[in-house]
Amino acid sequence: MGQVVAMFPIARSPLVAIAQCPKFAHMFHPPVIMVRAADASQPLESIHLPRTSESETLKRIRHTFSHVMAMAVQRLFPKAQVTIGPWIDYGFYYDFDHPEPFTEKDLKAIKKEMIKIINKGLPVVREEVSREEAKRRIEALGEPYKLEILEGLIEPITLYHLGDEWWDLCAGPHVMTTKDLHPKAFDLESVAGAYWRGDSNRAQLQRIYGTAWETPEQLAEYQRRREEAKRRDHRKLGRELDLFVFSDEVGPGLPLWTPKGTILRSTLEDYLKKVQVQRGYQPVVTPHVGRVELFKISGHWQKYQADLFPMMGESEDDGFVLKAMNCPFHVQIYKSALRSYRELPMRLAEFGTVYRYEQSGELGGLTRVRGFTQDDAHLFVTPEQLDDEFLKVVDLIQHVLKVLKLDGSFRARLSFRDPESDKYIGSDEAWQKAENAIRRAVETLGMEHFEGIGEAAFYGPKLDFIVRDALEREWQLGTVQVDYNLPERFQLEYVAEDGSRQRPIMIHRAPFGSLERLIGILIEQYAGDFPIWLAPVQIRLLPVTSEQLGFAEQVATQLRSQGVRAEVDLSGDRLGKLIRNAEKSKIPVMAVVGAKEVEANALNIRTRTSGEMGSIAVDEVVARMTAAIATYGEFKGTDVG
RNA sequence: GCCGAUGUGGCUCAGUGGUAGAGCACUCGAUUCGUAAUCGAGCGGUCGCGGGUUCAAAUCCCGCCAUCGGCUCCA
Repeated sequence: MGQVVAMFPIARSPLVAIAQCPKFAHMFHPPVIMVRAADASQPLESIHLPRTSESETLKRIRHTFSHVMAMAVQRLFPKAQVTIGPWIDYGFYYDFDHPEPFTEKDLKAIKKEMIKIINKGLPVVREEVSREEAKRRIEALGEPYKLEILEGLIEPITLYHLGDEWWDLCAGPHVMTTKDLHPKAFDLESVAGAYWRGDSNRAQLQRIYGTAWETPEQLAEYQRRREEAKRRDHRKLGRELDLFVFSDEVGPGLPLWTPKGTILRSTLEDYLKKVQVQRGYQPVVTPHVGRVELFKISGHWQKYQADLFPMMGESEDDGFVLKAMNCPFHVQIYKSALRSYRELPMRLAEFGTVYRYEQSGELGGLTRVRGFTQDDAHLFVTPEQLDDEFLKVVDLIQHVLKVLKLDGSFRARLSFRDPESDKYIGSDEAWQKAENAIRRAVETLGMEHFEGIGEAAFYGPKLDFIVRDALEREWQLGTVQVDYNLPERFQLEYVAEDGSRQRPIMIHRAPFGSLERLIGILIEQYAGDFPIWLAPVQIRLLPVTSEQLGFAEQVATQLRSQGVRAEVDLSGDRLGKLIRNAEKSKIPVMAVVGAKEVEANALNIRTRTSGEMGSIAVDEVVARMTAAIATYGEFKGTDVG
């Protein structure tokens, strides 16, 4: 970053002289850092689509596009007030205050107007002004939002002009002229509501999203990948592969798990339960409902009452609520006896289903639901054990992510409290200790991470594991939280070696986070092609004619007896159709059974990953299937005849 | 919760004021077939729900519900 690379023209223009116009040279912003334009001749698959942060050129291009869009909007809609318009990962947006909603048609007109502006080749000129001068000019325009922006700016205050017609308060940088923007390498994507300053108490503006690239080829590839991403959307695949459904009759955000989806769920659960037993966790089970009082002590009631399903009962004193978290229940198990330091660390684990009345606008597929299952555990530890236990939890999460092949696609976030906010409980000292513990762990592991200020839970800081879905939206999966506050609130104790009563520290942790969300993400990561150990149907037997049905049933029974999820296609269709259906259902292993196979007590194997593998003895297939399942691997083997 | 768009058989979609359509799926029949769709017939929808306008509403208007794209929120 920051280094000036080979001077190749951006976009179409041949060589653009940096200071084209000596007269205004001093007003031009720093030279555009030019990079090699993408080679149109290279195959689409290899076209790299950089995020804005990767490319100085794209920063300028996308940012200037947002200005050009704002100018176009104000030309077409004089009532529109402009606010802010930054670049984003793959494009830009601009927020407008406008009395009428922008429509699809408006977007087309705006795009046309933008092309006009680009083709005019307006110079982009930077001007430094005093605060007073900026204020004077904004007032002349009558743009109250700009005035508010100005108040927050630090010197020097700079304006960017597009020709002599339009300007915006902006720190830049930009390209030098609108000719540096390619009129066929951008598109306007959508219009959406967005609150001014991100504050839901303030005006709601209209945000227009656009995408912009150096070349039309990149734009085409970007759009192609968006389409591809839609094909792997878990909501679409969930229906196609018959994994889960939603029902208006049951209610929004309440998934119903079909038999195939339930296999996914329970396989994941069984896997994690096994790993947790190996690591000294003790399974517990707690009810779905509990007294309001419990949540008052924890602080959740005061904090999240509006997000709980309504209370059952006459008053808060004898009322019950559906649980929205498991911690207060696990705490009660801890409290059910006087604990000795010898019992610690105590690791109580439960696949606990919780219910949260999420805002209606938040619901979507499996990533945000109102009823979901946490792979929750609470660890009660002494201060001396804290660091070690935290590291062990992180190791567990990393192990799990690796088996699920999600390692390499997550980002680790240190989620700390916002010192400006008063939504947290507990002493500064407790918070400091907890934050330090998390920092120590991340340092010890040398884990790459970023910090999220204001992302902490109200009772403690977190280390979160964040992944992207097919459409590049980020979701929190796993989490580890250090908590000094709930032990205090619930008056937890243990008897120390010296006989004194001490307070344990709690670690809240969930490697999957929510089973529902994890499965949604996995569907998209795998595009529905689950590894064999997770696949709802692991092998389907395809009889060439009805003559082979009996043999196929017999082999399926043998496979099932060894724990393999096998089924026989009974449809009576021709082989081509059977293959097609199995492929569409993304069944990892297909076994063609014809007269030759019955004769040889063999199966003709075809896998989704390797295609036809030839005829393999039945016993051998059973062995390879069970091996693939046991090792979380694939169906392996050399082709046999 | 807010802004906007969308809602037609199980699925994907056509139909914009005048008697609800197609493909796939499903059922039945014929075909016994070797690596991504055999042929034919049949079944299936109070057009999201509730009001209104009209001689007449899937189609126009209003309200609600749900979904989608964002914003806000996310223990």
